[in-house]
Amino acid sequence: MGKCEQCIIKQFNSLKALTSDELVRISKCKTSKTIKKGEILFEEGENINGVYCVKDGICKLSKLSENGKDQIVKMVVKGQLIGQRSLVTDESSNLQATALNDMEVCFIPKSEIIADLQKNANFSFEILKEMAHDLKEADDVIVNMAQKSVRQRLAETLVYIHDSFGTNPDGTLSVILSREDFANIVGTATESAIRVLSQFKKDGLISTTGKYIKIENLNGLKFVE
Amino acid sequence: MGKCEQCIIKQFNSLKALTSDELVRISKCKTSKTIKKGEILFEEGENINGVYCVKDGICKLSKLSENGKDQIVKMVVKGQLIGQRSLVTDESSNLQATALNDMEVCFIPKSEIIADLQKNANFSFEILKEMAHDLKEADDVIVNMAQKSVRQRLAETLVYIHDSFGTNPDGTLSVILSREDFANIVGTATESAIRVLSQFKKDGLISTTGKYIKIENLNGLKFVE
DNA sequence: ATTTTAATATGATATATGTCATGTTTTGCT
DNA sequence: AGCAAAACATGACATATATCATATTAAAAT
Repeated sequence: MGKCEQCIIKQFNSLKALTSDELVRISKCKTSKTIKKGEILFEEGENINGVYCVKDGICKLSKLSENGKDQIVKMVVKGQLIGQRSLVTDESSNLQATALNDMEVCFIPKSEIIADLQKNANFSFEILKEMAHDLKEADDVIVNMAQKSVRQRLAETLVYIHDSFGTNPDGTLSVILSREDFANIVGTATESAIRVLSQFKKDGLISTTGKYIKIENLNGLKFVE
Repeated sequence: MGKCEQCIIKQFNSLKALTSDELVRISKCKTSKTIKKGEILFEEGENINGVYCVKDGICKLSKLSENGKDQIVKMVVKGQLIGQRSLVTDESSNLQATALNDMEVCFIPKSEIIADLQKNANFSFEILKEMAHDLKEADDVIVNMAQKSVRQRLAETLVYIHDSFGTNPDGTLSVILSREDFANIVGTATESAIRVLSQFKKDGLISTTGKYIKIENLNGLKFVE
């Protein structure tokens, strides 16, 4: 099992603000976990009581709606933390985390890290910054959901995935999602997501090979009406 | 001008975690402001560089969409803080704040309070808690926007206003909104909001006298299909 | 008090999206 | 490799919501 103080992943999240001493201590109590594609890291309503540091892979954070659909609220990739909220409340999780591909994560129990939040102002400031950023992103999602068409939202989702999570050497999006996942990000019926993607294909905005999607006209997607 | 150390409003927000010394210092540099109904506290893109403590009144936080509509993302009432995000980033505001009725606010400059965020762990923990709460609420809004009908969202908005902001002695909702505001909360056309409210009236779920709305059947609204 | 302006209301119609049905392709399994 | 189960695709139709037009009422201005 790797040591936190030597782990480069922490450079991408708030844990970089911890001192070497703090890292050594955390390293001793952290647990590593492998989650296979499709498996659930934690469920809605579960008490997670700690943070997960994503060493590899991607997962979706979703919330079950009353109509039975599983709305995807956020996607988390390598380098990011999950569960910061659990550090400051005793409430159970409002979201479910599901692996979109094979993942490697480290779990740091709340009991071990909560003291650092009190002692290390740099650390809590970093967490604060991350939350502020998430909050701004959430505001943007709300506006998009409220004011844009399914077509526009889906186009933006493709652009977002392209810009945030990158592409494979052949230019296909590195994050592979089912049409149902796309529908659950955009907040539409699976059939509608399928139809819109087909239309994008006909319009030459994207091309597909199986589940692989390649953006052929990034600028076109950005200006979809 | 009142003194922060004696102000009871702070009990309702993170400022309660400041020490008396810190409050005395902040009291000296804070400025009080009166904002009339309809006036703008700050605009999208403005550098606010501080937090507003709402002593009285209510305001809406909104974001302009590309289609020209002004999506309301959150409402803030007496007791709450606005602009916590500005404490942790140098970015300009992503939202506009507009008074829904006459307001009294105190402005505390970032330069004065930023040091307390470093020194007083209780204070930064409180801010962290508030942000975590806002984040959870934002997640819920996203799911509602994505998965519920205009009718359901409008019903929930009425219940939310009732439960969170209360009623006047005669039972009418204490927050007065135009139909356009309702439309901009729910993310729909003004005409649609008007139609749905008219239908609620016909169904006996609400009654109206001018702009005053009274909820006649709270439980009915909660289970609108 | 009267005029002007803004807000509310409602009808008619267009359009986007949801739903249900059915067929095809891909994926996973033994 | 062959079969079963998902995932994807597409048509037909239903429905919610947007848009445009036009009254009506309430609020603001002179």
